[in-house]
Amino acid sequence: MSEKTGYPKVIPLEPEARTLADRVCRQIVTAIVKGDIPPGHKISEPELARTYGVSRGPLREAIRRLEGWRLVERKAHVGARVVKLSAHELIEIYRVREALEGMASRLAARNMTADEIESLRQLLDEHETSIEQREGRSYFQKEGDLDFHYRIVQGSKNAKLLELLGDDLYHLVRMYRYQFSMSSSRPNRALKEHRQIIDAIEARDEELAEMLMRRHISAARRNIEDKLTTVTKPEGDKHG
Amino acid sequence: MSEKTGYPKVIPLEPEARTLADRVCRQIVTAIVKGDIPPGHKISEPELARTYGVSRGPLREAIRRLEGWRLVERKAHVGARVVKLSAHELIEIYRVREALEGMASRLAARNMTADEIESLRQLLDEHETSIEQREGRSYFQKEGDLDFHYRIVQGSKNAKLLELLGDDLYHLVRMYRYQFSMSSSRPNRALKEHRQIIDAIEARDEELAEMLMRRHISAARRNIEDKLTTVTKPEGDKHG
DNA sequence: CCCGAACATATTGTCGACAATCTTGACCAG
DNA sequence: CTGGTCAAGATTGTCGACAATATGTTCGGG
Repeated sequence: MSEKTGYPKVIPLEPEARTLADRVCRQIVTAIVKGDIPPGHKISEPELARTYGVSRGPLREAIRRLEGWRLVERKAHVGARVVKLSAHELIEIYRVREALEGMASRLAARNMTADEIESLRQLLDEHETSIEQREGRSYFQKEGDLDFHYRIVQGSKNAKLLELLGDDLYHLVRMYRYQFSMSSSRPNRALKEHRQIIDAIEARDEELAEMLMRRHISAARRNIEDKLTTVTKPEGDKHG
Repeated sequence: MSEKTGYPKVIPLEPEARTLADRVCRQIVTAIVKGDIPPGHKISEPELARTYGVSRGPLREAIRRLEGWRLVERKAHVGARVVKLSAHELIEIYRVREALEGMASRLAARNMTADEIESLRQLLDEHETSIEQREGRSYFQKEGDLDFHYRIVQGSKNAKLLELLGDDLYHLVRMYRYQFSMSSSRPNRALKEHRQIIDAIEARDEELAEMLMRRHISAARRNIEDKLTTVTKPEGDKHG
């Protein structure tokens, strides 16, 4: 047995940086999520290859991976375009999140360790401080919320849930938040709901944990529905 | 020479057959699901390329897509291996199915059309005939059950649900059923539960539709848990 | 003036070859 | 005899070039 136990936890934060395709893939993901490559934009393979200084081979592999993550849509002999989230698709994503994270919360109530619960409580305390100071507002609104949800999914100890949410859904949610500059309209209320959820998890109340998480995400979905329906013109066509 | 005006619109049943990578991808999927390529088997790029008569380029694209569907696992500079479903992972998949298809059933109760419901009832009648005659047993056990579930998901009118279940989960479920030759131990009971679900959907009872679907999948999961725990190790290693 | 078809261009799909990396086996030291 | 080190082989990652296809334009006919 190769006992390297003397080393500290050498698990890299970025688990994949071994090959060019992995690196350029992550760069493109960041560019898409942050909006540097706008939705619906045509992705030109030679242009991207020249931009990132790689050949078309690794770049095609990266694009293929992004296609698997539903960040780009590709048609044969036509090319790839960055996905353009419609209001309808965003609502669909939140329905899926309601189902998946509800189950994650239920499983977290069963499998989350006391240490993880304590750590998550500390994270919520930091969020509260950020909200009070109004300094880390963007952090909480853009990333902190997903940090909480991600930890819940980790606490479920279900690798499949983590895969589906982390790879297929959270990228899209982050992209949406960056581009629309939209977040939970009332961070205080979201924080309160987060505390209720972690309370239910600590009490090992599976039913309550799932119900609270579903209500939490359902409320966010309804909030988005209201904002988008007022934006998009529910009745009559306006001039031009 | 490009005179095809006389031809009718030939829309292939399989929406993707335009490129070599798509075709070889589907071939490999079938080979993996049916067990021609056993789980854990090393996938050699030159060998597969020679087998299917294509170059390594399209084959790598196909493998990358299979990786996105979680059918193969690849490590840099090491190669790709067919996923080997452990009992634990299979249970995880059924937890995810419980959450996702529960939501699908709820949405189907809201969005499924009367025609779709009627068509699904006919499908269940065919299943009943198959069970009675014991002729199409393998069909029902291997594919018919997923046909029902797939139609429910279609009836939800939620494209994201269809993507996640169709691309990421059903392939694995089918692979598991082929390899273990395992299916619902009691088709009659499964059919009865299917009828209860479609009844709830027709009655537009969202709560009941979700609950019945979750119980249906949860029962299947428990059935698998029993079989696998007896197969693997009754006492097992339970070091905390 | 409008419509259809052919053509030119650009992009994607595909192929073969080269380089970097991992595995495996042998060889030598202790 | 066992363990580690090094080299050979094979496999994967990467690159450039060629071919097939879709798009946009232009020309000719009605």
